[in-house]
Amino acid sequence: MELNDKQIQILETAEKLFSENGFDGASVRQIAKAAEVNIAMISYYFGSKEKLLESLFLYRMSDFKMQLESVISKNTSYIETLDAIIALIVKRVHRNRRTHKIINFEYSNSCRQIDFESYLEQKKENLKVIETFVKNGQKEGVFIKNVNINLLTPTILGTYFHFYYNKKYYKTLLNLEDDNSIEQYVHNELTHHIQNTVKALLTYDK
Amino acid sequence: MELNDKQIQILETAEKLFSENGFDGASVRQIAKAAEVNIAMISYYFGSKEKLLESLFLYRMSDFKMQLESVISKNTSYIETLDAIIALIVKRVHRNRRTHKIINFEYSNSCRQIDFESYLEQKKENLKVIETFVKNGQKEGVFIKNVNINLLTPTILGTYFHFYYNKKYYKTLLNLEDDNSIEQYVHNELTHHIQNTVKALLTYDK
DNA sequence: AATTAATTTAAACAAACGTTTAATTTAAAC
DNA sequence: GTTTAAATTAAACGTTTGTTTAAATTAATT
Repeated sequence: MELNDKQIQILETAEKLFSENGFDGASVRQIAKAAEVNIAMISYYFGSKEKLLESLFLYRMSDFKMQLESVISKNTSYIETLDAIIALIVKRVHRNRRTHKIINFEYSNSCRQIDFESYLEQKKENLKVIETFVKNGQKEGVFIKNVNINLLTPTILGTYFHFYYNKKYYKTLLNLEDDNSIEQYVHNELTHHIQNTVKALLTYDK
Repeated sequence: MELNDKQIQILETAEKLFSENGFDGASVRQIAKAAEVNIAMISYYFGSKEKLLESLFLYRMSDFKMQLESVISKNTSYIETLDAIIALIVKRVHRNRRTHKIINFEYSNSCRQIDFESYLEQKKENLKVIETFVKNGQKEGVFIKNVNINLLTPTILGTYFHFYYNKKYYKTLLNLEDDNSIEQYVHNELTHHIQNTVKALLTYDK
């Protein structure tokens, strides 16, 4: 699917408003006005409000596998590669946080008829890469064996999203005044914390 | 604020529908019908839809501090107490997961005028208890010093909520057919994983 | 039993919702 | 330059939204 400039403009405006106000909270009129297009253009290009959301998923959730494989192929030590994988995941999820928020919310319930295939596909690839990586590390004796690999992703992404969902709270707690210092904190302290967490979990022998 | 049976009935129905369909996705008519009361009763008892939500927060977010202090006062070893604290937090957050979902979503943005004080109060108490507990453990030499205490809660709650938000996905991944086996998994594997994670993080010397 | 207060109801309110229409403007192809 | 296709528009479609009203019913008080 090739998108022209106006379609992209609509998608990115919709992403912002869906994530801020929810799928039901953001109206088609509101999106059209913010994107500076006529209301009818949304039906014209995407068909419906729901299909607009699906187009957003496709727009945001592609090309993840390639990035991951590029990091793995660097062939440094297991610990260094682990750090790099987590830094990549946090960076990507932070960039796409708005779409992830919509998905987190809509996927966890929704009597709606929305196609989440592109998201689930990425989740499976994510898990597969981490699984084979950890199992190789376990064979080499770098990582311990007593760990639930399926729950590593919840720990990595969950930590990030709890921080993001409570940004206002952590802003005052950590004295992060402007948006720039939040960016800094995410890419330094928060990323390091998640790296430490996973490294600890994979090397700690209770 | 004392609530009668009908008010509680409305609150718990609203909790279910808000968490399933979002604050905007769940209509007052839908809530009234599901709670088997007349539409006007909601305005009559709570004033407005937004105030209904605030009443729900108060209804769900009380008496947390007491439970935590009770666990701490047991006075077992640091590791055992840590396990107990995390088991309590997971249990509580799992019981109130629907309200937490609404909060996660609405608090992270909302141009709306909603009062989150009862939630923030609990968050601060949560942090304070964990902070003094960990610092005591550090003084005793049980826990390492190189850890970001502010980010422990994101790791604990975030792991749980990422699992919850992707329940459908983990249901198929982990072969958890019925709701009962999910309950089991949360209180066993998931809780253990979070306990291991925090213990590892607090004792792992990189 | 009479009176006051609290509860419950159906109906109505204006406003906003997602989508469609049919007419008009712009761009592309010949 | 004419014709065909694509893009854009304002207006209207029928529903649904949260809230209010004023009347009717039930419960509590005197």
